[in-house]
Amino acid sequence: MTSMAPEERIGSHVKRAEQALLAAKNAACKPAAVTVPQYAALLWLAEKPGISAAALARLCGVTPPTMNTVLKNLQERGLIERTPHEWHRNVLETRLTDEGRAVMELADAGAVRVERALAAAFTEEERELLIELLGRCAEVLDAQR
Amino acid sequence: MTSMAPEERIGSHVKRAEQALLAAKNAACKPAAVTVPQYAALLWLAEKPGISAAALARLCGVTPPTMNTVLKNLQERGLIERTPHEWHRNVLETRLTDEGRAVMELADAGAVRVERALAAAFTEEERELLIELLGRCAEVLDAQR
DNA sequence: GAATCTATGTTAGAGCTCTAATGTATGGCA
DNA sequence: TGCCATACATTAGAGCTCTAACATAGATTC
Repeated sequence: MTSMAPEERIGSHVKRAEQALLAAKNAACKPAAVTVPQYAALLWLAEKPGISAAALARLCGVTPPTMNTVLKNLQERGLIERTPHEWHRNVLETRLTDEGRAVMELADAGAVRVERALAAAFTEEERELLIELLGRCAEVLDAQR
Repeated sequence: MTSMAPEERIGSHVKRAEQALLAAKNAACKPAAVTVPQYAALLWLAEKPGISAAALARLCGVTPPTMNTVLKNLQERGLIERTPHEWHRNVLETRLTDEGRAVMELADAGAVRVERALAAAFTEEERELLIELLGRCAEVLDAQR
């Protein structure tokens, strides 16, 4: 027998947790009318104003075309603005608008609420252990490729 | 300060592990020329022949329209066949074709290889602990909604 | 100076994902 | 019989995601 039962697959449990996380964050972002990827981009933009789309993509863990899609939607809603870089003409500097910052803060409140509820389910020791084990997952899986 | 550092957010680490998992499984499924969601559907279909699309969606943790999309692509490639149910005319019974089974087995070999490599990174005790902690994540997050 | 490397940005195309809405079929119940 | 609840299937529309390919600009190197 080459196969493996789903419950034995660590991957199933990782996926399940991630799905629940995405659903919870999505609900938390709903009052701000942004998606989770949009919220993630806005959050990083608040911290690093003027960042390039490619660098933002790296921070968010997506590819540049993906970030391009997300930014296009944010720009259409007027939550960000993109202006050519002073020296590197090929680079577009991306910044939050005032409305973008307000929306980000609203979404962040919901997201932090979810994270706090999640953290409350563990002791400090468990929390650190979980993070360590998840880090090892990512490490091993990245090496697999 | 209402915000929270990314490294402190358990969610970031869950997401990162899931991303690495998806990338590794995607690479593992590449020889069989199927996507990870397609592989998941094929795997369940092998275990439950004749299952309805809605039930399959529940097993795979996606919505019926999503499963519809996946099945449509699988059907176009001739990996599955869908026939009307004998009694319940509204239900379509879905089954693997011979080619579908072969493709599933090829993809499964790669997927199991990834899972074994992942499992090898942990002691038996760590593995059980990780699964327990991830289960608690899903539980808490589902309750959040 | 010209070729090359590196980084950014963009487009095209395929596929997955969701919510919302609609249609259809089956079974139970008044 | 007719109404209703449940379940399945599908369509529409929006959005995210990837790979592949191409274009551009700046930096390095010969």
